[in-house]
Amino acid sequence: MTLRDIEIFVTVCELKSMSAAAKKLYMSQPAVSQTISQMEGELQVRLFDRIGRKLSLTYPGEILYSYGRRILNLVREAESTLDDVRNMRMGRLRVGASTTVGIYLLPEIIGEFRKRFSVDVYFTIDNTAGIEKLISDNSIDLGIVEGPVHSREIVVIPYIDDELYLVCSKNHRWAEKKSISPAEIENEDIIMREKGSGTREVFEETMARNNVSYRIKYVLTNTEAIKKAVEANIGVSVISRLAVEKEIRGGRLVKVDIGNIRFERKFSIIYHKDKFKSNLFEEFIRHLYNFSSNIK
Amino acid sequence: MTLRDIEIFVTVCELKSMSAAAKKLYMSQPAVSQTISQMEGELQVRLFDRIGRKLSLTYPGEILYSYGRRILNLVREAESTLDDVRNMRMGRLRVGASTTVGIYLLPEIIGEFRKRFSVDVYFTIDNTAGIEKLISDNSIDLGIVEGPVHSREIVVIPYIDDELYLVCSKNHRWAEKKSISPAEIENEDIIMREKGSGTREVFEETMARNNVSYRIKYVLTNTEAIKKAVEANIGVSVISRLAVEKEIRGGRLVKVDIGNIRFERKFSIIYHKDKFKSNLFEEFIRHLYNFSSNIK
DNA sequence: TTAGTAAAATAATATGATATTATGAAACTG
DNA sequence: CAGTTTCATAATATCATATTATTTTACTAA
Repeated sequence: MTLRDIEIFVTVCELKSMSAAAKKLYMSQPAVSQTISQMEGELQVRLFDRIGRKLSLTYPGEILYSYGRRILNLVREAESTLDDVRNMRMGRLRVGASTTVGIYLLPEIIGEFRKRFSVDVYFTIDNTAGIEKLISDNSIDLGIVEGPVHSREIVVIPYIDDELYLVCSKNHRWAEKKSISPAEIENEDIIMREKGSGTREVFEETMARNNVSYRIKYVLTNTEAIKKAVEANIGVSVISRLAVEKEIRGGRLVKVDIGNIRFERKFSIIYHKDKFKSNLFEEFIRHLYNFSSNIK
Repeated sequence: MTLRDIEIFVTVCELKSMSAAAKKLYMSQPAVSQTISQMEGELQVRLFDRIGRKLSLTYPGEILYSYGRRILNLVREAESTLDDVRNMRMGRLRVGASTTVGIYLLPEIIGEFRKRFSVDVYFTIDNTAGIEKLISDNSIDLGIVEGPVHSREIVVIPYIDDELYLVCSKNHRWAEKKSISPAEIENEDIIMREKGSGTREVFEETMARNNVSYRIKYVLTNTEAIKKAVEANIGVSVISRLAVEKEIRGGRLVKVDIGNIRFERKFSIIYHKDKFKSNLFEEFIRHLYNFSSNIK
């Protein structure tokens, strides 16, 4: 019993005529006859009583008619749902990101995206290595990470140039000057993320490259907590611009230049090289670039 | 998209491998590959991500998998239900009968039949012409009637020989004698069914054939009511043995012979000549004959 | 790194189910 | 009773769906 068989049978049921069904299905009448009698042979039940030249459904015929309609409806529903997916009227996108992007950028990006497409977006925050692994086993479709990616099977494309800002409280003595020499930082209490975080890695690497010594006095694993501590003038910190732009504009934190030292890093978009790029996927990448051009 | 496509796709989903699916379905691996890529072409969506040499379902793939399983389950359910019908584990039989048979015989017959098969039996009571029409337009599968059938397309097979008994109350003066001469009936008050009823037809025809005159004093359309009236000695009546055997055995009514006049008729089983005789249908006819041999 | 193996894709071909046309039988219509 | 309609049957054609053979790619183990 094929779907075609069912379609033919249901049409015959509804028109109570094989010839009419053949006409409606744009096929010859014997093809319909053959299909029906073949079904009767396979199922070993009589589907129609041929009384006179009228067809009337037998009891098993009625049963099959009712199932047949349900089956065809399900098939049509499946096809139209897939069509919706294809046309991005529905869909699913699984995105992963490292901490800074995940907390300070992606929620807004996804919010905007969902205003345009009513799709489900799943969203994971992990460190770069974790996101990389999720990409490798296809647990997420796309990631935005800060660190270097090692797997040769992952495509990495540059996304946003990020910069870490040295920030202090508006009550700090640097708040007025807005610029210091690298030497001035040496005796300052620095509040910093834990070892292994992307932010700390960039900070330490840049300081080392510029031969500046420093003293980390407080370690906090949460950027928001660091910002509060800096605001309270417990120390100064180096934080991604994405995390502190609002506070700087609001005057609660002050950005301070350290000679011409800049803490720079790049965010990258990553995905698996063999990943099929659905319409929704491509649309999301376009959306990411549109969004980034607003914040640069 | 055919059922075969869906079956192959679902198998691949479950085994996460085309080769394994091919093996399970006893077919070659390229056939599976081809089916999947053809489905992807038709539906215009990617169903699997081929990452490395592992397959993982895309979002539309997951949607189709869930629909696919439902569709296959429904098809299997339909097939197994039809199989139940074929093996008479379920079914439907629509029976019609004229009044006497319908009221005094069929309920018990159907009751016995349903003890053997758990099938639905629909049951219509009408006069012979009505039952004949229901057979003609296939509204019922089988009928049991008393009168002659006219349509050439209806098969009539003899069923039971019925006899009408002249009965009186146990308090009637005939109750002792149990036999009268035809002449004695002429001045007796007779209670009888209405004109057009099979019982009355047989009664009048038999009386006329034997040149016996009679006087119908009361007309009741309900045989039960007639029996009560006879019991109350309001008059005597002529009633099918099927309707009065219990009362005669119980002594509440007395059967009286009228010389050697007998009121005889035949019940017939009728069905449409083009009717497909399902197992259940044949079984019911056998059941009818088994049953009748118990009451003869 | 390199054989060896395994999985999926591709190409060419074979098979068989599912159509078609042609025709016949039965039954309803005027 | 002729004409028409409907379904069934037979012979044939077509096309979808399989198969075998082969290539490509990726994983595994020496």
